[in-house]
Amino acid sequence: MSRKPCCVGEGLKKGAWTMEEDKKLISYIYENGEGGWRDIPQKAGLKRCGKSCRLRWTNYLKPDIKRGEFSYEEEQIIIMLHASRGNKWSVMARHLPKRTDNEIKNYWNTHLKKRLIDQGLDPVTHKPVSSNPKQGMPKSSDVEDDSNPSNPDEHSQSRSMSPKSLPPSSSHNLPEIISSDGTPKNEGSLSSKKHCFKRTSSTSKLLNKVATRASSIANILSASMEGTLMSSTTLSPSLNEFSENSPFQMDEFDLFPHSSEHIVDHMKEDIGMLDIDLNNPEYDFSNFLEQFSHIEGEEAENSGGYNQDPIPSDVSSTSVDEDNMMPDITGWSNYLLDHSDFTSDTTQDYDAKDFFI
DNA sequence: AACAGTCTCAACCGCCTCGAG
DNA sequence: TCTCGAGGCGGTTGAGACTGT
Repeated sequence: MSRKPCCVGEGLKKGAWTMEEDKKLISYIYENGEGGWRDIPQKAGLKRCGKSCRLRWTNYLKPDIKRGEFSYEEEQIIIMLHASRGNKWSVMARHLPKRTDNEIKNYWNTHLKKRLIDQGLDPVTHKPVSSNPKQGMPKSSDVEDDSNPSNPDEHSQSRSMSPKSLPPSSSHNLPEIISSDGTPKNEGSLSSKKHCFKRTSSTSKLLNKVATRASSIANILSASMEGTLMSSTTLSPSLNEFSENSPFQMDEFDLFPHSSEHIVDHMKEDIGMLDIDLNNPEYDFSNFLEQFSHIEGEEAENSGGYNQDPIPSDVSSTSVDEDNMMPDITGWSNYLLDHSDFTSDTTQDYDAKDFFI
């Protein structure tokens, strides 16, 4: 039995929405609220199907949607969540305040996915691609270019080259936050196409770096939650530089003022169940993620659904549940913070250029 | 200036889930 | 328990913008 498409109808308009249509939809929803999407087109005087109205509202018109460039932290959250959960865009959207699943999906497909591929990583498994020995193996010239320790700042603009000479994904390497001249590179900076970095051949190395940065994020979050976020808040060197030199606002991270401790404790319990040694700098973080995902999966099954997100199901894909936000990254980060040997060791040596080797 | 290739992302498509009756 | 429909979700498309030649 095939279902009749919901958007079959005479005279229904498709394609880009006009400003007039947007105004009609917005004014109708402001007066009558969301829901009953099938009836909205007729009541609002729109020649669109209800589904199209709902998507236009949830993905574009909704007032609390954050648009524009993804922040460095948002990128890392996406990468971490994708590594553990796969293409669960709606789940990611619940962890990223004011971002829609569609936007995250687009950003993954156009930027992050290509970046992983370019680094020789399978964007599905986040592991090195072994079938093609060329992938993940940087050209010797690339290594030479990027391994010059004498001037790490050159990792920004000095790597400028014509976009055509670069693989597409190289345009969004995570470390591209501060230009070599110190210019903040927030708006549009991360999509700059004029940079190139060494490629990693190890997922674990990548994830260890992500974990390191996650601990920095946790610092911000913790300080934000405690209302003590100040310039003195302990950050990794690169993140300090980032915050000082970019228009990035720390209060953006005051989005989690009520992070519930029990979630963090719960995550710590989960992590405690794992046989891991994060004090070991050589620890393969991908194992950690795999084990952690396994536990999550088991819990989801026990709670009645496979691969359920711990966040209540009544949370829409675009809404923000502050109490339950980011339990994963908070848990990981708090755990890593408790293992100062590991985090300090990696943060001290950290430089943006090393993030994606 | 014109053209071609590439990139971005809003929008669409179709299947899935879940709740109401 | 079954059916139906609304809404959710992930994959895909294509128009427009951008960039290089």
